[in-house]
Amino acid sequence: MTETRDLDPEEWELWGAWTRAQRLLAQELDRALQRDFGISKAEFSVLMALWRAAGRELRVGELSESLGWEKSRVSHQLTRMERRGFVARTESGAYGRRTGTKLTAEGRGAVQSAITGHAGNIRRHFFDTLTPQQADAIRAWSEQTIERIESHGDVSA
Amino acid sequence: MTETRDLDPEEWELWGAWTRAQRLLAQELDRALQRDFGISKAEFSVLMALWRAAGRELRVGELSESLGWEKSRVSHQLTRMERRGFVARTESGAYGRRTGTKLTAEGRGAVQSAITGHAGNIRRHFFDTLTPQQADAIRAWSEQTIERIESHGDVSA
DNA sequence: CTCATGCAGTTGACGCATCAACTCTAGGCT
DNA sequence: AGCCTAGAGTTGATGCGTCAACTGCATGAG
Repeated sequence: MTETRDLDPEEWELWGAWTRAQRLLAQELDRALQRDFGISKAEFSVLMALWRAAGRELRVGELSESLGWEKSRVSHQLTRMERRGFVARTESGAYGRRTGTKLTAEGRGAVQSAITGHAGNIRRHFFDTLTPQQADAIRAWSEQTIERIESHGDVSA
Repeated sequence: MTETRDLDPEEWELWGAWTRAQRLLAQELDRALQRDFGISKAEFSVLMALWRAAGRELRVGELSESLGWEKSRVSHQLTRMERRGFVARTESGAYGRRTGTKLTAEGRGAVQSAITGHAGNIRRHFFDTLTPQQADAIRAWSEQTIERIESHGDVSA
């Protein structure tokens, strides 16, 4: 069943262009975030997730779910961000050793100042460059792909 | 000039879906390469570049150019691959201390066995899931994006 | 009670990726 | 000659990301 035929040069080229474009865009956004606000894309994602939780503490599992990241990745990321002073882990010994995570004042400040700028960058570098047809195609492709891979017994969620 | 307006929830959602889909796909391909052939995507890229050079030794700068990677990244990658026995660095003291890099027999074997399988995975996970319109949109977007970012005084090349 | 099983989270090792600082060589200038 | 600069390549530090192995607690079976 596995189609083992090689790709045409033209297909290799499209594949190469696609992955290169993605990388360039991600890099661009990442660098801007770093330059303008001193935080990384990964940090921004976590800050946003906690920000959206509106003060409520989130557990590693919830963050993992909402970000679509592995728990281990979340844990490592929180460790780094705790070192930087962006988040605090509260060890509520109440009903077990469950740990909640919440933003510190510094974390709140960082996300507040970054969010508008980052959104603007995404708009300029992504949304503003898309024709409606391209946007539709990308939306469709993204949904297909997520559906296909995630439900195919491959990933946690 | 910077458009500082935030994104609509709908836009955030598209953005999130798109980045998530990319990550899932890349992960899927990476894992398959690792599982089936014991090499990583980065290793595959370097092996392919050297393979295409058809036996000729490449210098770090040439690899850097052809892969679109930073020289430092290439250097680190070659160090790891040298450790694994996939490439050999020849220190031609002839006209300076320029170092060429070439595939070892093991490296040749690895790329030969991986290439068809990897191409098949890309076909199944990417090309086979695209409608012609989607393929066109993705091609156009990729080219636009590469052009826009690379020529905008942002990246080496 | 005691052990197995399972779930939440952490940790260590390692590869990937970037940045800044460094070395080595060559070539040009005075 | 002596020096300066530029380019090629390397190195170390650090963050990101995955995997496998681990800890601690809870629950259910014997």
